Amino acid sequence: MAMKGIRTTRNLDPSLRRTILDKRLESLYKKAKELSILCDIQIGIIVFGENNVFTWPSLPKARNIVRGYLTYPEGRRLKKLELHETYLHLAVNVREVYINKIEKMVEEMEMENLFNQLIEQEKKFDELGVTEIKGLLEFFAVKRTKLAERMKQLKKNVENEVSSNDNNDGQDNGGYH
Amino acid sequence: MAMKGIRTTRNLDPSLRRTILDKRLESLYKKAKELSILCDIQIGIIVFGENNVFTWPSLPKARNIVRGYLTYPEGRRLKKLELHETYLHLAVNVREVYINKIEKMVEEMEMENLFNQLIEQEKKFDELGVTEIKGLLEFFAVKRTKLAERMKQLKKNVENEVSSNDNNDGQDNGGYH
DNA sequence: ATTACTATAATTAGTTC
DNA sequence: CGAACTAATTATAGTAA
Repeated sequence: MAMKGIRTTRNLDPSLRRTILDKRLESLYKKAKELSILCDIQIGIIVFGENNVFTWPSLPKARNIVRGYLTYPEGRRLKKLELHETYLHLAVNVREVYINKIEKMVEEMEMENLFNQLIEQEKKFDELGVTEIKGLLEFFAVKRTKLAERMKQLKKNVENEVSSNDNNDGQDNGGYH
Repeated sequence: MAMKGIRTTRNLDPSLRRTILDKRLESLYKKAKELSILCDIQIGIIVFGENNVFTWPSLPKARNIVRGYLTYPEGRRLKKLELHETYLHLAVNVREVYINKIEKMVEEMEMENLFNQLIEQEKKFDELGVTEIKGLLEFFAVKRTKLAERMKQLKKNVENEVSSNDNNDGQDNGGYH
């Protein structure tokens, strides 16, 4: 294809750039919607721009998409036992940071509520303000670093649980659904 | 506007539908890429179709997008104290579901690792298989229901912490950064 | 700043090879 | 199958109101 007719960034003043962006974005949404109807698929488009645009035209259908995928439980037990053992063998004292964790948890809860609104109540992304968008992005990004702390937290509790029932290793229970 | 020339689902056999989808999707990606260069923005496109396509052409730049937003720490403390108090006043016994929580946590950890790869190592979404895509979608969706449980979990620990220092309510410490 | 128009350019469904 | 072609449709930058 080789992008023959692409008009790269020229002498675009912000006003003209904004005009072009609006017109082309409208066309892009139109094409996406058209294609989603024609081929019976779901298409979402996200735009991060100078004005913090964040658009997902087909979001109202996102709930159904996600829930549809949730009906397929396959392929989620790859490294379960391995990680399980790693978890149980950790021995790090994290008691002194409980309060700090709660502070962060509460922050996260705000974004969780927002995400919940988006999924459950079909709130439009277009209705979100810049602050909410930033928070939501962080909500997703911060997941990368939070789980390790939480596993340390849970680990200590499990060790207590195990020590009070030390004839039970607590690993091969059938409680997994 | 009114979608004048839209070609809605006609007598499309799956083969033709697939052909049309490929051609149009290629055009859609091309337009999105062109526009992202022209207007200096980031555009992501997600397609959920019969073959579980999941494409985000501009993902390699997603890392920079997310991190850029993370430099703006404003507007994340809206309901903090309110939720904090709610948290501290919960009194639910969740000791008996620790092991079950760990099972779920480990599952989540797999998706966390995958998400980590995507963000940190710029793994292409195009390289993901269907199983990984499903898992990743669940990873996002499942956040809606997991935090409540975790807060109960943490709450109990905090209560222990507070009861050992009952002249300190543990709420207005300055440990928040 | 938006709207309408338009000449030019790009997309695309159908078709052929 | 896929790849090249093409007539008809659609997108779009510029322009003007």
